[in-house]
Amino acid sequence: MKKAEATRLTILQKAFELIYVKGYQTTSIDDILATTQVTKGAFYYHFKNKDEMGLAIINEILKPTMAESFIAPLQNQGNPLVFIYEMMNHLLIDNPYLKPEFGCPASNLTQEMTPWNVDFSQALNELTKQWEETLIGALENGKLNGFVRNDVNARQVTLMVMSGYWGVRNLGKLDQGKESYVLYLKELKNYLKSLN
Amino acid sequence: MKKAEATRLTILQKAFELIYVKGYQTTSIDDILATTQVTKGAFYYHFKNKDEMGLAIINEILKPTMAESFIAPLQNQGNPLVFIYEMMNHLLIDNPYLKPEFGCPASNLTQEMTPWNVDFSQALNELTKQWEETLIGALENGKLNGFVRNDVNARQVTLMVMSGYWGVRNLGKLDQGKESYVLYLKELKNYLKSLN
DNA sequence: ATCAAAACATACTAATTAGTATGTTTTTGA
DNA sequence: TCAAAAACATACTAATTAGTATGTTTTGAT
Repeated sequence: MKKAEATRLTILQKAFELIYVKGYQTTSIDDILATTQVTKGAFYYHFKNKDEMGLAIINEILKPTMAESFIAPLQNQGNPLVFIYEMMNHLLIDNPYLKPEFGCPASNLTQEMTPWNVDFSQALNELTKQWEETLIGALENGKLNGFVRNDVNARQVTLMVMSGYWGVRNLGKLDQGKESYVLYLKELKNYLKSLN
Repeated sequence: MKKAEATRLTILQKAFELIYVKGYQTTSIDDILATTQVTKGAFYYHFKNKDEMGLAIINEILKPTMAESFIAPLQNQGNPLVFIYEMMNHLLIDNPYLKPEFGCPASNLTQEMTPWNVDFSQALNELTKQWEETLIGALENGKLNGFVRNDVNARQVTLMVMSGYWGVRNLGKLDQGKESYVLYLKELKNYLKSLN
């Protein structure tokens, strides 16, 4: 990789971590410069302004990461109800990068930036729609293969699952550890069981 | 009411609205002064600093409002599954003060202030615990009265319901209207039906 | 090797922010 | 009524912020 590209990527990655922990508005450019050891001149060479960097984070960091975590596990054949549960369990319990006290990066950004920042709103909307359609597809597939009852509304179930995830990620910020996650997952299992 | 008390209350109410719409950090004290027509001297006579005002908003505006919206409807006897659905329907569809594009005040504040602001975290935790315990109580009552299956775990269901609400309030910020709310409510009804 | 463009570095600016200092006016209790 | 306290008003400060102006250094193609 070219050196300049490496600089740009460092900025995106470190800024993403800072924003995940502190929030977008409260992460200053000086914060980012301090942790990356990049100078202001370099920063503004790579990005027109802070928002352009923020959008690059969504499109070049968040989107691929989510595609890997949320989309890939559902492309397999097999019982989508099982895959959905395992995906959630992995995200909430196993994933070492997502800490309960900091919530979910995409959910945090959505809460902070919508509806005022139109560009962020649109980018985040694409992100969630991508996840939504994948879940719906997996559930429809599950209906065809007999894993899911035929009267189940895939879009409704998807919204229930996604809402539950974002919600428990936010509720979980209030307690010390993963208690809320554990309780949520147990009930998610019951709910998913009721769909076949 | 004393004039001074009225000034204080005006600040709390208008600031609450501004914070709901714009967020806590991005609502400046000058914003609040401009919309309330209160001067800086008056503001700092009533509040030591911005955070003290924020905490007063939680304890004196949010808490009573939530007690009215979330707690009261569940104190009745009768089928808690029905009451929960109607509460959600009322909050998401009927309530004229809560706009999809601005989400849920308590959820927004939780996302923005935790874990860094300890005082806010604690106040918001009390708020949600209050709601949680009320929901659990209503469900346990429903079990005793035969409205809810006995093998249902009230705390788990409560977490599912609360997570779903906060989650869909955040997801809903991304679309124009209440489509997500409608879909969520339909599936919530199915889910609640599976509990009796 | 050279030179132009790319990449980076440093010092500055203008706006915004929470909070303070120091007043004046209004209310209240004896 | 009248003084003291409560309530409010205004001007200021110091820090932080995103962004700019103006450089120097590095890179890569010829």
